[in-house]
Formats: sequence, C-alpha cells, structure tokens
Amino acid sequence: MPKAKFDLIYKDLRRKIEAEEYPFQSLLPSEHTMAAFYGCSRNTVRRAVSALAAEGYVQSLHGIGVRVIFQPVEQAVFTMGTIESFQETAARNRLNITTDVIRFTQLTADARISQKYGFPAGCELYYIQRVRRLDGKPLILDINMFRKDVVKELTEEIASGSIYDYLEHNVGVTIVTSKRKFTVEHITEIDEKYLELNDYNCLAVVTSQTFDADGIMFEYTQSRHRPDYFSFHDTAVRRCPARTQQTAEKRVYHRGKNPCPSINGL
Amino acid sequence: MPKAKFDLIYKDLRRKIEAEEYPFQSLLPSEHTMAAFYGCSRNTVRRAVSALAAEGYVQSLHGIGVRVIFQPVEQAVFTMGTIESFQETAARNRLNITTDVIRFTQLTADARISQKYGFPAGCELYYIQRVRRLDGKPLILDINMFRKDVVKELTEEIASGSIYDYLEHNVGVTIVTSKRKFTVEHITEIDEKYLELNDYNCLAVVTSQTFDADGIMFEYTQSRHRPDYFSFHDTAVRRCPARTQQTAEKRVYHRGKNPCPSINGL
DNA sequence: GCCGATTTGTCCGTATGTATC
DNA sequence: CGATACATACGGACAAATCGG
Repeated sequence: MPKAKFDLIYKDLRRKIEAEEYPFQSLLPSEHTMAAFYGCSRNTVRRAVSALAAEGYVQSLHGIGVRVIFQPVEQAVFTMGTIESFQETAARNRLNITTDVIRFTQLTADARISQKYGFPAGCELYYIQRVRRLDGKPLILDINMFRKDVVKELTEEIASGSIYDYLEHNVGVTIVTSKRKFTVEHITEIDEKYLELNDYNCLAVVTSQTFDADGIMFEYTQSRHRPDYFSFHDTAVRRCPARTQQTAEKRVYHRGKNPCPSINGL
Repeated sequence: MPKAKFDLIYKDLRRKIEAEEYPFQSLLPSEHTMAAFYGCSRNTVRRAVSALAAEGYVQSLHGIGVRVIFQPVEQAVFTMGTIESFQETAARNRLNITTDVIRFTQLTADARISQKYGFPAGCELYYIQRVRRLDGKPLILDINMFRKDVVKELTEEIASGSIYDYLEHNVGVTIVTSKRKFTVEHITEIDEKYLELNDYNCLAVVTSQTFDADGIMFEYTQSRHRPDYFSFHDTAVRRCPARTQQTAEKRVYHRGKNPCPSINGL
C-alpha cells in the first residue's frame, strides 16, 4: 500500500479536481504554494503533479502554472488505464458479475506455443477459458494461460472467481507490469457459441502479457470483448514542452475565478 | 526539442535495450554506477529509468535492480503510445501514404454539437473528412473538427497533407495533451463507400480531443480504422510496489550473464 | 536468524535555467 | 526589466527490500 507523501498529495489533488473544487480550465495553486500547504518540498508536489498530468487531469504550462483539463465524463464501463481485473472493474461500477469456466486444462509449451506466446519451451501451463457475464449478459470471453511454476495450485473453483485476487492474496505473486495489445478481429465459432453477438461479425480483442515482481512473464491472456460493451480510454502527453509562439491572440484564464466559456458537459 | 540530460540518458538506454546490449531479463547497471558513467546525479538517472519503466522497457525491483523486460516484437503499423500523426507514423515505418479530402466545410457549433463534442456553443469550426491511404489502400476515414479561432486559416490543400505539421510549424499551436477513447462500431454507409472493408461489418474507432498549450480543446477527431491494419499497444504499471512474500522458490537472475531460460522470440 | 553490503524508494534543500507576464 | 512560475539538476539523507555470509 502506498502511503508515500507524494501519493497522498496526488490523491488529494485528484479528489479536489474530480469534485470540481479546482474546476476545468482553472490553475492549481503554484507549486511553491502547494509545497507550503502540504508541508513538503516542491519536488514532492511536482511528483504528484506529474502523476496527474500523466493521467490527463492537468497540464503543466511553463511560466504559467498547472491547468486543470479534467472534465467529468460519462462513466464508461471499462476504463483500463491501469491494471484492473474484471472483478475490480465491476466492483468499481457496482455491477453484478458472474463467471462461467468453460474449459480448464493443463498443457506443456511446445515450440509453437513458445514462439507464439513467449513462454519458455517445456513450460507447464494452465489453459483456461471463461465467459464473463454482467447481470447475466455474456460480455467477455477470456482465454488465460498461466505458468504453473509461478501460480502453483489453481482450481476450477478459483477460476470461477478472481484469479488475480487469489494470486495476490494467497500465492504472494505481485503483478507489476502488463503489456497489452488491442486489435479488432473476426469472430470465431467459440465466440459465436458463448457470446451473444447479435449481428456483429468482429470483436474487440485485448491480448496481454503480465509480469510479476521478479520480471517473469507468468500470464498470457486474450480477452475477447463484445463490441457494444467495450471502451478503452487513454491520455497521451507530447514529450516536447513548448516553443509557444503565441501567434494566436491571448486566450487567458487567470488563477482564481475564471470566465470559463460555457463548455457544456461533453 | 528536448536536449535535457535525462532525455539523452533515456534515449541511450533505450537504444542499448533495443539493440539487446542489455538483453531481456538482465539487470541494468545500478543507478549509482550509471550516474558515475553518465556524469550526473542518481536523480537524473532515476528519471530516465522511470520513463523507460512507463513505456514497458524495464521494471524497477526494490532492493534488486532494474530488470529489462523489453522483447523485440513484430512491428505493428500503428503504435499509438504517443501523440503521433498519421504522417509521422507512416514516415517511421517508411510507408508511402496519401490523403484524399472528401469533404471540407465550416460550421458553427449549435447546442447538439456543443453537447456531443465539447466545443463551446457558437464556436466556429472546420469540418473535414479525409481518407488516408497507405500504398494506395484506404485504411482510415478521418473526421476532424477544428476550432477556427485557434487554427486560423485552413485550406483543402493543407488538409491533403499533415494538418498537425502545419499547425505546429506555421500557426504556432502546440499540441500538448490528447485524450482518446477507443471503441468498436458498426460500419456506416460512408465507411463502406470509402474503405475497402471486405467482409468486416465493424471497424476500430478512435475518438480524441486534443488540447493546446493554453489548455484549449481545439480539435475533435474520429478516426475510423480498417480492422486488419489496426493495432494499439499499451503498457500499464501497477502503482503498488510490492509486498513480495516470495512464497515461490527463488527464481533468480543475477546481474551480469544470466541463464535466461531460452525464451524464444515472442 | 542476524548483520552488513548493495540497491532501489522517498524526500529534502538548493541552485540555475527558461518562459510568461 | 523584475517578479513569478515551472523545468532541470545536484547532492545528501534516510528508509525499505534483497541477498550473501
């Protein structure tokens, strides 16, 4: 659990921004002011601010200040900006989810599997297929492969709940980094069998490789999402501060009460 | 252009990792060692390392070191980890791209547009539709809306090239933050007319809002991608250091020459 | 199990540079 | 020009985790 000072400041600022205590387009207090307020160094404030910037809450403007660019948005079901399990996502949105395990076997990585999924050859794996339902509706077909030497004992019962939860609390595996690839693919027979696809002939596919605290890739997962319940959000920041020519006329929003030209919702 | 010291170190390390001078699963030299090597403080090295970690090149392990988790991967056309225009992506992949402007008009934001896209009501906008081709094949249908008061004069000729390039070099607009949403949607008549969709009845849709250095949202874009040429990559890092119980037996890979169990390609 | 060396994590104070106004 | 604000960098201190003896 992070109880670091910068994290507390980050969370406090985020809360205030989400509560629109610092509204859209306003400037945060200066780093110096915040350092005094929180009783810390400017470095620590800066760290909190960069975390906010990385997640699209604010934008640092050289010589100006830190502008809030967060706008309350219609809550999508899947945010996916962080590593979050289906269970966690569902809980965060107060949804009623269930899981059907449709296949639970083991296999050994041969040359083809090793090549395709990145596990070492000869590696013992669990192979699991599950259907994730939300209020009964089948939304996701999950295909998981776990390294047996890392996740140890895994049962069908555990797979019917949250495998991640089990791994973190009972096995002591710590999920650290996850690499994901997002594509759109044609449906297969198994998709058609288990998901109610209506007239969609494609679905959203997220494949991910997950690494534990030892840097071992212990999981390969393919999540096949029904298009109508899928959305993925992202914030990108250009790594190239400025060179602000300010050719355009001034569009100024000062610290304090801003005019903030009636930007309706979004 | 960033010529900061941490950025040079970041780029040097990234190059060495991509060249597999620091191979998959090995540890980087310690931060202290690198600080001495690059003639800088440990903080500066740490900044470079965190940038690498954020992009999935390495993983910092408390008390151990910094492990390389980069594996050379089959090059997808669209990486999209950063803000990058179609032109830039194409150039990076040495591809021959062309653009057809199929619509170029202006409009004023009414209540509906304001509500739906987040522009202030009454705002003057350019509305542009373009087909992006790669070696002649139509891959993307772009629908752009730009705030006229920010981008000033825009012509069909400019739109047939890179609008971003024009904005950054001629108007002095600096693109800073971009929020994106990714979904899969049914095709429309216009998609069918301009893209060669074969038997796909869906496509990958990226909608984005782009902010300039003044925190003004000056662009709303919807990019409709042919599924077979689209892929999106992402790296997520869990903000929660460890609690490494190490229940599993030791899986140790030491600094220096590692055994590195034959992880074939990926 | 303990201790000490190594390594990363957090934080501070300060100095200097650069951009805005 | 000076005041303010963010950007970069340094050096140091201490904490926490790991690993070997």
